[in-house]
Parts: sequence; C-alpha cells; structure tokens
Amino acid sequence: MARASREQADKNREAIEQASSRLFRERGLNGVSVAELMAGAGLTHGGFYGHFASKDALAAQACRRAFEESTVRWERRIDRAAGDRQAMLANLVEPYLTQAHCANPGQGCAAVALASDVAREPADKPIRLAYLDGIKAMVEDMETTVASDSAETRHSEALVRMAMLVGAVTLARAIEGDAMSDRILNAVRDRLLGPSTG
Amino acid sequence: MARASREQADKNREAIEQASSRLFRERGLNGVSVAELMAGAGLTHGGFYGHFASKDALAAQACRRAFEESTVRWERRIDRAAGDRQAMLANLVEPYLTQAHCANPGQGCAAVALASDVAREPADKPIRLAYLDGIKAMVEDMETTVASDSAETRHSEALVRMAMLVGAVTLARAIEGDAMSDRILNAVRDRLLGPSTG
DNA sequence: TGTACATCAGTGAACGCGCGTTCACTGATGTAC
DNA sequence: TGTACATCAGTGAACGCGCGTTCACTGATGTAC
Repeated sequence: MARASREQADKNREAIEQASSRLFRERGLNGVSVAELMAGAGLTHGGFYGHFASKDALAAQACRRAFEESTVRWERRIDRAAGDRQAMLANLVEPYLTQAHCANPGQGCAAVALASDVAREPADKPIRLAYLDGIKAMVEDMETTVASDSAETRHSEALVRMAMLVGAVTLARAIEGDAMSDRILNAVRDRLLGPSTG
Repeated sequence: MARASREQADKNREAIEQASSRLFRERGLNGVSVAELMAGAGLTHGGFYGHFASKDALAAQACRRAFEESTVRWERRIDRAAGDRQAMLANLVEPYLTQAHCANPGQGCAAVALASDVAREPADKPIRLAYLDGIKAMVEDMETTVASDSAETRHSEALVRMAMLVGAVTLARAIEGDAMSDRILNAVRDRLLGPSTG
C-alpha cells in the first residue's frame, strides 16, 4: 500500500478503534491479538505503533468508544420517552435484557463485556479510568429514570438497577443454551418493570 | 523427586485442583499457565498430563471445586439461621457484598469470578456444564431463603437476587478504588436486606 | 521377611506456535520552489 | 501550474518470549517370588 494520505490515516485509526471496541467486547482484552485488531480494520499489524503507543493504550481508547456507543444509545432512548420516567426505564431495560443482547457482546453493553477484564488489570492501566468514567456516565443516565426528589435515592436506585442489569446479562451469557438463561432475563425485567409490562 | 507414592500422587492431584480453583478465579482461565498452576501445587509442569487430559479438563474440574466451596459455605450459613428466612438471606448477602470479597476473588464466589471467561468458551467445552451445574446449585440454595408458597416465585426471586449479587460484585471489582465501588455494594445490600440492617 | 525387578509419578528439555513490539524498507503524499 | 524531493503511513520479516503439549529419562515405589 505504501504511504496513505493524512485523511486516509485518520480513517484507518478510526477503523482500528471501532474494530477493537467490538473485538475486545467479544473476546476479551487478551483474547484478540494486535494482528487481529489491525486485520479487523483491513490493515497489517506493522503499522499499529504508528497509531497507538501500546495495546493497553488502544484498549483504553476502545473502552471509551464502547461506553460512548452505550450512553448515546441510552440517551436517545431516554429522550424518546418524552419525560415519562416509567417509559424511560422500559426503553433502557427491555432491549438490554434480551437474548439478542446476550448473543452479541460486540455490539452490546461495555459495562458487562469488559468488567472482569478491567477488574483484573492493575490500577494504573489506562483502561481502568476509561471504564470508571463509562460506568459513571451510565449511572447518571440511569438516575434520570428514577422518580425521586432525593439525589441520594436516585443514585442508590440507579446503582441497584445497574447491578441487576449487569448481573442478569453476565449470568445469562455464561449459561446461554440453558432455559435458565431466559428465566434470569425475564425475572429481572419483571422486577424492574413490573410483571404486567411483558 | 522421581516416583511418588500413590497416596502422594493423589495428594498432588488434589493440590493442583485446589491451586487452580484459586488461580483461575484470580487471573482468569487464560491468565494462568499450566506451569504456574503446577507451581501453585509445588510441582513442575511436565507431570501435568499424568493428572489431567488437558488444561480445559482441569479448568472444568477447578470450576466444580470452586462452586462446591461456595455452596458448602452457603449451606452452612443457611443452617446457622435456624429456619429464620430473613436471617438466612442476611447470612448469605452480608459477607458477599463486602470489599473483602471483592479484594479476594481467589477465595470468592465462582459465579462472579468465572462468568465472563465461561461465557467466551465454546458451548462444548467441559467448563460450561460445570459452571451451569454450579449456578443451579447456588440458585437452589438461594431459593431456600425465599419466603413464598409458590415454587415459581421462589425461583424467580432467587434469580433476581443472584443477578443483584453477581452484578454488584462484578461492578464493584471493576471500579475498585473509587468511592462508587462501596456505594454499589451498600445500595444492593440495603435493597436486599432493608436499610435498617446496616 | 528379603531380594529382584517392573512400574510409573514427576522432571526438565524440547516441539511448534502465536504473542507484543521493533525496524528496515516502500512508494504515494505533501511541500518547496 | 509543473518539477524535485523530503516525509511518513503502511508493509512484512524479525526480535525475544511464553504458551500448551510431548517425551526421554530418573529413581523410589510396589510387586512377584
């Protein structure tokens, strides 16, 4: 290929980040090689270090991107509810607690897909902060859907809901193929939205 | 060392499984090498295939062991509550939702520690079934703590509680070091046990 | 009970392989005139 | 606008390393007599 234009180089960097954001969620931080990440953007591995200082640096960037996807989507769904807090919550929860979400981690919630990889990274790795920032943004979005005058109540309720969503998809994915996988998703959905909604 | 006695060989196998059960939970299935697993039992790597057919086969065995630890502990805690269902639940939830549990995944709940590794394994790997069996045992234990005449209600409620516990520790671990980590554990505890219990 | 020897648990070197990262090279891009 | 050349994005071979697994070997264990 030889030298690409500056414009093309920017597009390539963008493509690397996008492919990585998907591949890291699908296979984990150590489940994809640099060569595979580059191939995902249609490039060969040698040019990687022209774009990023290290695989860790890309991982942090890919993590931020993945959370941005999630929060943009959530905020669109919240807006669509036009101020009805029950509808806001339903718009977030219903697509989240589906087998489609479980089966497609690459397009799915970063909080679930990256949690245990991030937990095993040392505290000084850049992805830890990227993940923390992402969780805080999701929690803030979730607080919007809580009907309470107390900021503390909204925050606690948002944290409980996040734990339920993340736990449900984490477990449902690990036992995918067994009937209990669906029952977990449905049980949590009923708990969050009320059984009548389904 | 040369040949060990049959008794010693059995002890060695036991030690490999025990070290693996801890190390896999701490660092993930791909985060520990066969050499490290053997070293954890005080052995060198060459003898591994005398005990297990493959690293995958050991992973499944270590997963079963880890869940057995958890369920034995849970059943002891349930018994200690002497029939008081609220006390049973408190005995399970309170030690679970602590920073001590978050900081020691190697001694902690297998459902959390292995979930995303298991989710990424192909459906035919032996650890998938081991994990599923483990989850079912934990859910059954949790059902014991639900006060309801309806088996369906007990099951659904147990699934919701499991999702909350797993989600809370998963998130708390990933953002360990930030104040929100404690807030997640506390918010979920208050939701499960009532705020007065703290 | 004592001796001779086959068994086999554990050792450590070696296998092929893929990893993250480096680097000499290529040749189109972008710039200086 | 056209020419000459420096820049640098991307290529692909190579680096040292650690992986899961295999295997020839060692020598204490366990057995046959």
